[in-house]
Amino acid sequence: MASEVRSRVTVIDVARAAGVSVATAARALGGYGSVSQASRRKVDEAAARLGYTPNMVARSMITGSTKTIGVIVADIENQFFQLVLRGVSRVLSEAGFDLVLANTEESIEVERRSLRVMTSRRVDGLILSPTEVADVAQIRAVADSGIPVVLLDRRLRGLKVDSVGIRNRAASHEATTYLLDRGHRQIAVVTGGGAEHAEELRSGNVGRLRRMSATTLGTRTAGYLEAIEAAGIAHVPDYVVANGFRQSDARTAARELMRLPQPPTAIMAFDSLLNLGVLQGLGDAGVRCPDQVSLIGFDDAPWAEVVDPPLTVIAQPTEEIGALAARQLLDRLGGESGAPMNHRLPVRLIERQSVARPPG
Amino acid sequence: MASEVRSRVTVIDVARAAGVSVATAARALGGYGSVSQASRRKVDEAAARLGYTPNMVARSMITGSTKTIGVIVADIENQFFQLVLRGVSRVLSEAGFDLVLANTEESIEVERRSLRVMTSRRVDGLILSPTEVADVAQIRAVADSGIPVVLLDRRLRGLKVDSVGIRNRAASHEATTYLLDRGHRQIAVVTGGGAEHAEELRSGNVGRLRRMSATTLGTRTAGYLEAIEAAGIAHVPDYVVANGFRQSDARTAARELMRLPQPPTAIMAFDSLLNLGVLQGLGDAGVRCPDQVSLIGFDDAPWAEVVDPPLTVIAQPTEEIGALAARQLLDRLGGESGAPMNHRLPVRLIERQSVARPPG
DNA sequence: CTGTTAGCGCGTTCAA
DNA sequence: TTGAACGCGCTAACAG
Repeated sequence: MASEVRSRVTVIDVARAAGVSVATAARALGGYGSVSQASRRKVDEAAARLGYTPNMVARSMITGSTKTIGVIVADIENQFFQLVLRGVSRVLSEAGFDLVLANTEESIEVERRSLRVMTSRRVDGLILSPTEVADVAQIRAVADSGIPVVLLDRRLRGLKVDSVGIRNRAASHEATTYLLDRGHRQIAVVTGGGAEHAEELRSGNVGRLRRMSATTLGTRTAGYLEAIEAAGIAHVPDYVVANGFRQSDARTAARELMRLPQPPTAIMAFDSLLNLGVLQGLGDAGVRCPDQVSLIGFDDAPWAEVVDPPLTVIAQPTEEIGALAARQLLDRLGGESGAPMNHRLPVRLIERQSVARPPG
Repeated sequence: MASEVRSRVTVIDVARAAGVSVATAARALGGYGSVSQASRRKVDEAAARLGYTPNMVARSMITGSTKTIGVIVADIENQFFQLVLRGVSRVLSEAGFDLVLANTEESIEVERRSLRVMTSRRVDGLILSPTEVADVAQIRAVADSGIPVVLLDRRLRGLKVDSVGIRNRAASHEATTYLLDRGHRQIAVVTGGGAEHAEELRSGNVGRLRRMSATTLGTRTAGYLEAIEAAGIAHVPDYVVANGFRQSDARTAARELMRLPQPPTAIMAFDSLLNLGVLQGLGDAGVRCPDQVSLIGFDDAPWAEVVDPPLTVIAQPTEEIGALAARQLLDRLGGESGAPMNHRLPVRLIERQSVARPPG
């Protein structure tokens, strides 16, 4: 039978029990100012006896710092964000910060709400992977209010804040070139974007793509386009799929690609869940990978080596992205005040067995 | 050039600008008490004009509630916890609570620290997946101090708090029986436990296993033992591996199992990363699954269907576990005061192709 | 419906 | 080195 101690013990209680003033007790407990050995001992003893726990809420109230960082991710279920989160969590906790987590599930409404929540919670800083249609003005308002913001994975046009990610255009260019070098001429991409981006993505207009607010999708698709055009291949709108970011969406996408009059001989997918979906879709369609169709995907995963066939991927240094974002944020909190940094970390193309020369 | 608005606007400012008292402004802004239409409009207008954001810290200070729930997981990188987190996050955010996350990486020290942090942050409730060697007294102290605690996945002997998970012993019993039914007599388990549990786990002493503080490992191993003993099979200590929970540990484990004078014909692994590791280890050892060795694992994963061979697994309703834990916590916060609930959710054995009859 | 006032728990003056 | 007193921004209690 637990006797619920609803009224918690305060510095005042400890002070009284130790026979010193509140100020002295607070100094001993909070580890600031100067306290004599004797007082410190009395206070510590009393605190232990009464079961005192400092009240961060009250402390934040007066110091103005909550020692928390807000982290807003687009989708916890995405491998990429899980690893990012791990990196973030590791460096923040080492620095004595805690982490308030929000998951937007790619909804702009939830993102707006989360941003408000983080502000009212007075987080000291914010790490954010904005949805594709982020409310730039709102984010800018947060940053302008003095809360350092670091963008994850995606950059936002017109928003001058730090960001950490990869060189998306170069990465997809590299992947596409890899396929071209092996003789592929019909290359499709499964972008994961939603219907609202389909038209833009399929337009084949590089300039427009690079101006999309959704920089990850836009720039990756741009890199792909530039590569095939440099190889003298015409853009086929049907080869650019934007029907959703779930595994099942990619699965459907792959099946439909294979039903095209002129099906692709290679497919590129933009994240690890999509890779998986495409692989399944190919299976459904009864086509063998890589004999009939090659596949290259973004993001390495623990299972990428074990699937059939083992997947050739563009690996992002995911955990490091998170760690770097956190470090960048801590730097800003430490007073660093230069121009916004856009950290672009290197990717690595890992060759396994999902890419072969096209049949025939 | 952002003009950093370091001094934020307060209720007082809004009140002044709206020409009403602080109380009225606070009532309008906080949405409590009663305010006339006219005042409300004036206040809202002033708040918008000044860019007022409520200060949750101050609010918590006086209401005594932070509207946050602490979530302490053993390992973010584990599939299981990611999905749990998603479930938790979904129901909490619907209820207007936010989530302070801590990742212990299976370290008891970090767990202790996290617990202190959560208390001093005055979280309204706590969802915790304790490490294998949890400090029960400390957790009890938290619960006794009036913060509802819900245990995830694992139960702790002697700790009377709510918990949500599966019937671990029954689940591994079921999996083992499934293997026995197909004719296997040499069945190994890769538990994921560390060296500190190896002796206990390998002891073959069911009573002792069920008394382990690490109930997940202990009870799962107990279920396995009971099943093989019921089938008249003697316990082989070498068939119980506890060399770590990383993918590479499982990989090593599988390789070593296959080097045994009498290698197993079937292996059971206790989580999805271990499944993967075992599969790789079998590949390293040059043995084909399921022709030469069968594999059954805990936890379904998006990729389980796509690996070679597709994995037969015991699937936990992971996201639902998280959701239920959150709901249980909200119930307690709502005043529910019955005896501790031990929710055990049903598992599902998903047959795919990694189990076959033993060779010969 | 509105305003006044006290105080949540702690860090921070300032004087002793 | 110590103590008394103020105030962070807000809500609750009470009077009007």
